[in-house]
Amino acid sequence: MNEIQKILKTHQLRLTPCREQTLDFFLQQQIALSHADLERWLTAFDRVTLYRTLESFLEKGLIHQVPDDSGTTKYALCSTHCTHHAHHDEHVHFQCTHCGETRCIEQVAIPDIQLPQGFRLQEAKLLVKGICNRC
Amino acid sequence: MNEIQKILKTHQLRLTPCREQTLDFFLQQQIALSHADLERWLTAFDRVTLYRTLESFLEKGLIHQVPDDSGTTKYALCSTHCTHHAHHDEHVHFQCTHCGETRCIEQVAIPDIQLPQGFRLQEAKLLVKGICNRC
DNA sequence: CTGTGTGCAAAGGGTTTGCAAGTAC
DNA sequence: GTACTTGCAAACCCTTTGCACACAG
Repeated sequence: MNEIQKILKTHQLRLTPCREQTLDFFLQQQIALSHADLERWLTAFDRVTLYRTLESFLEKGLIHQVPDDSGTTKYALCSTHCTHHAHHDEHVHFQCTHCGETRCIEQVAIPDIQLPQGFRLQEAKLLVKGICNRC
Repeated sequence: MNEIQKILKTHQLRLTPCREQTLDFFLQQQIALSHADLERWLTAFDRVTLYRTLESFLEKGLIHQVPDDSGTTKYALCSTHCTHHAHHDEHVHFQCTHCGETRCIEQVAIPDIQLPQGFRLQEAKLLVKGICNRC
């Protein structure tokens, strides 16, 4: 059983060609991907199957949604030890205005936020736009 | 010329019933609104006209897009002195997980973010989810 | 064998576009 | 009068759903 298959198994996902290739693609790219991105590269599979693959990955805590104001939803791999019940994606997401790529910056945590009286914080998502280190 | 008409004029927008009522609605609500929200309340106007009204408001710096992971885009009034060229929406957006409303919290600025070497920050958007002061 | 995943077709939303008629200035 | 705005219809996405067949465990 290879690395990819191990990851799927760890997340209680059955091994299918679509899932293996999708996960492989995420591992190779290391950037946030939309359904359209997958569709462009994994042409062997049906559009609908890719939607359902993303859905099952999301549900099992393999990927998380990435904020992005392009309109379409993007997804990125969770750090190694995320599960459905304990997500740890409290990091910055950086969207390059030049190349358009969005990636997680795990090293940078979201700073503490002091909300006004009466507000209770549950979750914070931070999207930073700018020029990435490759552009 | 009333207050609403003055604001439209300031932003170089022609005075039309649709624009006046849309702006009025934003002023009354003081929360982020989606196209669907407008459509529900401003029934006198065509769906398409409302899209174009939002588009022109956005272009002229009267409203800004609000991050929101509900899928549909929401908009909120800019602070008084925003223009197309100088946007000042570097504040927190708070989405209540109970009532579902999203509002700008102008008092809370986005904290400084230290990005890794090679990244240049242009803009940051912060979405905070939790329970608002009314729920 | 059983439950899950897949492909296809179709339906369902939200958003955009083209064009003719109407309106602001 | 001229340029912009509106309404209507249709097109165009993206996403979800239903169902029969195929496959993983």
